[in-house]
Amino acid sequence: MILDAQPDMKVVAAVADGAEAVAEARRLRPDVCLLDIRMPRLDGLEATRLLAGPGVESPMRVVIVTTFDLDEYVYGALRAGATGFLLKDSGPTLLVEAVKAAASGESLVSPSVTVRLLKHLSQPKRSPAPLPEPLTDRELDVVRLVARGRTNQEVAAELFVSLSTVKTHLGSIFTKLGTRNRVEIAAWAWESGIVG
Amino acid sequence: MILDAQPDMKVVAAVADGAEAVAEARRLRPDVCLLDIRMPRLDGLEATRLLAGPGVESPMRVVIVTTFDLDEYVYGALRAGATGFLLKDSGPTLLVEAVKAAASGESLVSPSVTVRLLKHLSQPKRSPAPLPEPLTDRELDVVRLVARGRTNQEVAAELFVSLSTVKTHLGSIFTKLGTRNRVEIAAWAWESGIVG
DNA sequence: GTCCGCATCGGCCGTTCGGTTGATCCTAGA
DNA sequence: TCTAGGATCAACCGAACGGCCGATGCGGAC
Repeated sequence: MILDAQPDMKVVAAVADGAEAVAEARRLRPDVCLLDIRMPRLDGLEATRLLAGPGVESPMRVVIVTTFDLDEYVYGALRAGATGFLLKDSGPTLLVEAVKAAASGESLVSPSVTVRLLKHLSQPKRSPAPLPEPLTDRELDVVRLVARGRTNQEVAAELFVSLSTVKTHLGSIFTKLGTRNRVEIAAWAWESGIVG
Repeated sequence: MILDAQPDMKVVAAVADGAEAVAEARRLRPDVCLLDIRMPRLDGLEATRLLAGPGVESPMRVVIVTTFDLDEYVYGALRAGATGFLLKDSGPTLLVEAVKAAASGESLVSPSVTVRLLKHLSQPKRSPAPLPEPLTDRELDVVRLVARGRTNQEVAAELFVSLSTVKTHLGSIFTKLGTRNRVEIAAWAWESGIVG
């Protein structure tokens, strides 16, 4: 009703379960499909995969509309290829906006979900050790190369220094980071975003 | 004008630059602050950091409204503590919704920006090597532990197997992934999202 | 029943790594 | 001027790593 009331929208089908949704969507090829997560016969995530997932030749725009605000649903839906993710308490305005966005290939996600997504984006990097003393530039060079899997010999060659120098730098890195071996350095580098 | 027209909203201040924005926001403590990125005297990102950044005692809700759809702005704003991120072409509806969301501690991001954010979430992991033959479950166990910096001895202890077994698994991992040492395994694991 | 993949183990050997000590050079700052 | 810290290098040694060989047991597939 909400969507049909829009001047530039038309609901072309309404179905009872996921299998029907996939069949009708393939037949009618609407601009946007709205799917619930929990549906009889065929799961909403599975249906999304079939309509918009990786490997589909002409993927369609899928907006998930659900009452279940679970992280695994959110990430699952996005991995499955969903364009939008709306909670049913989002109100009619956002529903309309989400469909508009999906129709033009953009994504609208419920604000309450977005706030959690952003947490993962804005603080993706934790610093397990607050680093009592920071690494020098040269030590960071070594960290970056080590984290990419270079041996000490290769690090020395790429930095135009001797093997001894690399090992000396590594020694101070170990004490500063509190790491025991080069793989822990690599893990620290990936975690803190030095590399990646 | 758009916001003042809302029955439940009131614009309490409008300022000319970032420094004024911070001063007025601190004085009036509004429910939501709208900031542009490019402002005279004080950058929008810097202003956001001062109002909502990490370390601020009572952070305020900041929505960035800008015309510049640049990834570095988006990530910078979110890292700086922004609650929302809107492009000026988003239309009045989304502006109102973004303010509503921010007022209740949630986040609304422009659909055109969101679609790029989701790409990072849904395909954050690239697989540099398509893996001619996949790793077995046990080999993945070893990969995960190695990627966290465990030595072979520790891996053996945590998996309740002998050192020889760990080294055998590592051997097949090397050939399957084409890696030369354990740090390259770690790098592969972090890149492809096996760990992290 | 036979074969193959997987997981498990042992031993050997050369290489790399990590720790230690000590040294020189240079630059910025006290 | 002297000093502190960073970057550079050398030598040594034990431990860990990586490669290679072979072996056993177990499950499913043909």
